[in-house]
Amino acid sequence: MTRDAPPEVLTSRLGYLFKHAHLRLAEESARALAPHGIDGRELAVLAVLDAHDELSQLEAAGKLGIDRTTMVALIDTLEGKELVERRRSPSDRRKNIVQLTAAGRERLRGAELARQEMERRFLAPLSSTDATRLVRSLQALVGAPASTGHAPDSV
Amino acid sequence: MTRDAPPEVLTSRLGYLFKHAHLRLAEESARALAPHGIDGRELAVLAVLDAHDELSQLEAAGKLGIDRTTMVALIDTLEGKELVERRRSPSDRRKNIVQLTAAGRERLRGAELARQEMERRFLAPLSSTDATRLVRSLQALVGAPASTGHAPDSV
DNA sequence: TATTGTTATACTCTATAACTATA
DNA sequence: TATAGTTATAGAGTATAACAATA
Repeated sequence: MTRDAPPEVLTSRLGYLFKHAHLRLAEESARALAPHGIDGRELAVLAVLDAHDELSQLEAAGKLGIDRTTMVALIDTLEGKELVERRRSPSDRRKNIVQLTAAGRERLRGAELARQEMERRFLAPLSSTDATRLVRSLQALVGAPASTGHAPDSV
Repeated sequence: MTRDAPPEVLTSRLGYLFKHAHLRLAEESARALAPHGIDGRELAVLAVLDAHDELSQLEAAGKLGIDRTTMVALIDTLEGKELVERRRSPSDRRKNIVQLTAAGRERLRGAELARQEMERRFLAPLSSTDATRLVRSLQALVGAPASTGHAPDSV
């Protein structure tokens, strides 16, 4: 795909800017996480599982905003890498409680450092105050909970 | 897909923020453009064709950053709506020059107003200075040409 | 009867390869 | 031999439907 410099008629559009910011970050993210053997979505799953104990597949999917059918394949992959374990909930045997293994916690730690370093590099073209303002503005636009408060999890 | 409030471990991630900002904007964009009978990408094509005269399909695709095979279907759709016309270039009969019809120019005008109004509403949670800073920061991150200058088109 | 996990299927979007006509 | 347009095909990603086990 031969790509010109984008014309101003595109770079003034919010849709173009969000899409390409996301694309560029996805590239950097893939590069940064490749040595750790996971992708960005798998890292998000590990982070959510680490932050909340005793989550079932469905509860974790709810927090991540992904479908339960998608979650099955994701957990299959992570279990294959021995980063998470499924076990039946004793109180409700329909549920699979998903937990990090020791290796999963260690992998999470290393990959999180790589992600933070990648984001720092990605935002390097901005002053640190502009970078902070960007993140705050994005959080306001996607309706994220206020960063000073605690996340109002509904589980 | 049952969606919880996103946990803080996600809303602090740049990847999550870009993706969901894009998703939310895409929803609003679809809603705003539906009455005009085109989607956001079709609008972008019309805008590029309007801004540059005598573009071939491949040249337009280059400016939009999309594949020439994707461009074929896009132009098919727009031609079916009688918003653009293909005509053979006299100087190189391999090329299709794509041009807006009178109806295409009119549709573009109305849809552009709808898009601008939609973006204004989308950014309403931010102060106007924060909104301006957000756009400037995104342009800096995406490597857009400086907004004060002219677009360095390579065609 | 409803819910959780699972599998199979369909659908969208995009990328790749190959064909044609022109150069 | 290379390029522009086109078509067909294949792949990733996601959504939908249906099924088994459990509540």
